[in-house]
Amino acid sequence: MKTKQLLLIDDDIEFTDLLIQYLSPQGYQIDVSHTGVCGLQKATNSKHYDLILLDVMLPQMDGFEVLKRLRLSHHTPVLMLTAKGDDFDKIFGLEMGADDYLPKPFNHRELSARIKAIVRRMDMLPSSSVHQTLTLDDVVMSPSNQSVICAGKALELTGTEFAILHLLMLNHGNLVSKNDLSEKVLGRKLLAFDRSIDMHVSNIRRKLVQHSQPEKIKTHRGAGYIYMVYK
Amino acid sequence: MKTKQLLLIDDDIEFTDLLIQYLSPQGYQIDVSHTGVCGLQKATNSKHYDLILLDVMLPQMDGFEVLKRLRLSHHTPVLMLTAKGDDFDKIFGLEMGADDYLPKPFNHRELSARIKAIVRRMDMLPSSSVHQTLTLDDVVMSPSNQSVICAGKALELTGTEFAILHLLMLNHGNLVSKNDLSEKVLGRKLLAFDRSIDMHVSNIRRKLVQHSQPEKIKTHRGAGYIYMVYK
DNA sequence: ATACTTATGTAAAGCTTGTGTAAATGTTCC
DNA sequence: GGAACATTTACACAAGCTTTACATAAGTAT
Repeated sequence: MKTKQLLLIDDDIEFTDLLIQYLSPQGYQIDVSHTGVCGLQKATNSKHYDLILLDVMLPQMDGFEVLKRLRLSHHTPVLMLTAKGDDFDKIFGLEMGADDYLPKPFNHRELSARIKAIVRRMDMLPSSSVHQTLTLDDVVMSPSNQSVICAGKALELTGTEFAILHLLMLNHGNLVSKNDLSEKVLGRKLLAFDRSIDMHVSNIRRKLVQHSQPEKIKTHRGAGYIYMVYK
Repeated sequence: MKTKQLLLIDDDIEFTDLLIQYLSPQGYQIDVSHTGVCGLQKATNSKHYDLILLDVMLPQMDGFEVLKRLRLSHHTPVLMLTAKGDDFDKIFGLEMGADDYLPKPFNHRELSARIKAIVRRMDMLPSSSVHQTLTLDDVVMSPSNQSVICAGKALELTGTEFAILHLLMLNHGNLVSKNDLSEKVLGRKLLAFDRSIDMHVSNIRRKLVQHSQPEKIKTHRGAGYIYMVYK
């Protein structure tokens, strides 16, 4: 398993140093920010993080605000750490989109176990590899630069086509319902007589078939589509 | 979003009743088991659960053992609940594959928030890919990709055929009435002279028998069908 | 047993509905 | 305004669900 990338956002330097010392030997690569603004920027603008450890009590922009803004664009798992251990804060943090909430002071081994639990769960999801290039048979997909190469030839896909193919490829071998595609790619429920997804799939197929046989996207009537792998 | 299916495993009936009363209005459908053995069986052999709430202190088979055995075949998220709140237990539970661990007594709203956090995370992937497979003798059924493998060969089933076989296999060894099949699969009462179910069963049998003997779907004249298991 | 009745098995025909795709229409962003 | 893309419309087609029809098996009555 690849080294996991963590982002630690906490203004207490003594604490962050301690945590780095404790977690690094366990195989985590850890970046640190000491302010909310800086942490939010790292979380949204730089590389991909597997998990963010977020303190609530931060100067200027507090942890809740960081979480709120992060969730506008990112689904990165967040584990909140804070000295304020009252129930209201816990509930508030979780409701706002945190994955877990651990009050300080905590047992280091419990933190480690909770990090592992979240990372383990994320690894089970196909979307855990959302940012990595994905190769299936003769199709190579690179989310980082929105490019797809099929049998050596680059495909010209639109943004939506790319997103649909991406979701299908992430779930290769598994059925993806048209409703899931609509909700996750187009951001809306699938309405009756809505043919958008069909059209996009049709266009993707046309572009794929130009370079490679056989048909990779299989239809399951009344259910959805499956990206097939033959290896 | 569809109603979430929870499985609550706890021997304290007063507690489970309370929890059901609290969670049901929030849109959860909750099944209960009062023993570890029974809970494990429900979790592995019957329908799909979105989350399992698991007590540690159970007679005969304790929560850790249930979790261990569950994880041999299933990835269903597990939130452990227990009166034993010491760190060692928490860490042990999380290390064994639990997704979260909440010591009793807890604030109901915190439980609710933690359930939501786990469910929210699971919803980020297409709903289909978490479904469990169902294996009986030499037939493997995977709802996630709508495929059935019989004696190593993939079967081409239509959506309705798949739904009927699924219902029969879920209730293997038990009679399923034609009316139940009609209502649950076709969504309508069985009318006089309606032969649809018979036709679908006939088609399923034809496809199954090509690869494996003996007949797996047995008819009970005037009553319904039973999926037979010989092991 | 024998005849009668009723439920089931299944082939084939009929019918409904989802899907593929071209083309027209909207929408968004320079 | 125009380029690029998304969505809707329209229609042909095919998958697959249902009905029909008849043969057969199971149960019931005599």
